[in-house]
Amino acid sequence: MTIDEQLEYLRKGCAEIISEKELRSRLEECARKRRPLRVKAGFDPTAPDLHLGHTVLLRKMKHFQDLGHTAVFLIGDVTGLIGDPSGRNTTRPPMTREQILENAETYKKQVFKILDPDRTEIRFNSEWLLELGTLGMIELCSQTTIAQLLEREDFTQRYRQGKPISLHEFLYPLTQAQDSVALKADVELGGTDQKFNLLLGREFQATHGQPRQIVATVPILEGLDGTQKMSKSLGNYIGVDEPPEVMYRKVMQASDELMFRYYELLTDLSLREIAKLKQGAADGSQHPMDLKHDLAARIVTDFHGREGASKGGDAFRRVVQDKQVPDSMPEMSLPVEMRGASVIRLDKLLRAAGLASSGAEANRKLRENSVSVNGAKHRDMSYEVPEGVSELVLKLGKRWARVRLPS
RNA sequence: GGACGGGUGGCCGAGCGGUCAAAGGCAACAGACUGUAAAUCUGUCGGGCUACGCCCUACGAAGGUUCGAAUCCUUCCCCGUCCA
Repeated sequence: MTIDEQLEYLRKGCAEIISEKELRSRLEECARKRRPLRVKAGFDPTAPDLHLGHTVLLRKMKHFQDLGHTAVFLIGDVTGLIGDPSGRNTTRPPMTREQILENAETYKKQVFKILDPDRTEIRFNSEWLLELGTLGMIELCSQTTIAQLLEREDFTQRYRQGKPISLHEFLYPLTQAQDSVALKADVELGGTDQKFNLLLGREFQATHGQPRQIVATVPILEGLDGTQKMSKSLGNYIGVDEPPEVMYRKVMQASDELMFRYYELLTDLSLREIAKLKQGAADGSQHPMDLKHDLAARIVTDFHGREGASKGGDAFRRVVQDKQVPDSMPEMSLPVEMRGASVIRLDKLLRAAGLASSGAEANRKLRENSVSVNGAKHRDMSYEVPEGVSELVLKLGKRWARVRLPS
């Protein structure tokens, strides 16, 4: 590939590259010296469950790997070792070495669904940050100013609104910048919300006499609600480890608008191809639902292969569109304390089956006429089991459970 | 160290002695509608109890005043602003 083609390839799906000119000359330089670029991205050790939001970044890293460069997957374990107090409502207990390594293993398993293991270096920032010591830490702090840190938008905002900012949050960009120095990163990738931290890395590298890393930001992926960023705690995520049926269904739940966003950030289709699809949906020549099926199939294929995609698609058509009973659902036996009675308390059973978080909730749902038993809506909390029935198939909203009755 | 303001349900935010399981909004869940969605409309939204009623736990924490406290008092913890 020519340098121009490489640039083109790397640019797709990036929000911003600082700067393209530097990236070009760095690519040229590396081609000359036959040295791969070191492309860094940092991850939090406390949340080892990756979702599609993370994969936007990972896909970009993969693109660098495709061109022969090295991905440096940095696990920010120092925060984990301290017991990060951010969030404030609950102080998280410090994680042990073992837990962190365990999380790292989980990461690997998930990350290598996208990244090429042979071109990936996994590192922990405790390697160098713990060695800094107090003097090193103070020295680190002397490299920037409060005014500069306050330039970061979320800090400014919080400061203006009188919301607390703990000191360690100020330290975080510093350590991240120091990571770039320690790793001699050529490129650092991050979400657009990371821009400030990434840029600080450039400055720190410069004061250490290193060439400044190129910063590439990727857009933050919106979650299934279409507005907030995808995150596990908001519940609007699609996890990379989720079973194909679930993944497929979740993609189908995205709004039409969001669908094109996902096309852009989660598939390898070119912008031109995506524009064509959009046009098709607008003029009616393409049904949006078909496009969404196609998207779901593409995404599921990335993580579960073609087989997973067709499995997910079949399940979706059967269960959601045709309202059939899914062929797999959580199963359980009738709880011991409920056996022997001729009448079953549905509210208690729904809770036991995990379809409702409490008896009160189950009861509400019953009254809302949201519960069906063996295909028929039922709104009374007591249920008389008909003759010859050996199992109860419960449905509450999208969720199902099968309860085997003692014979 | 001092002065002042504040801590309410997942979040925001009213309430400032009873009628408060706590207005309103957001989020969430469910139902209708649909293309699966989105939008819209409707219902629900602490927990327990065979229950349209009773009980328990909740308004930073612990005590107290009162027939009665999210609301008043005391102490403590936490956050913010300003002054040192």
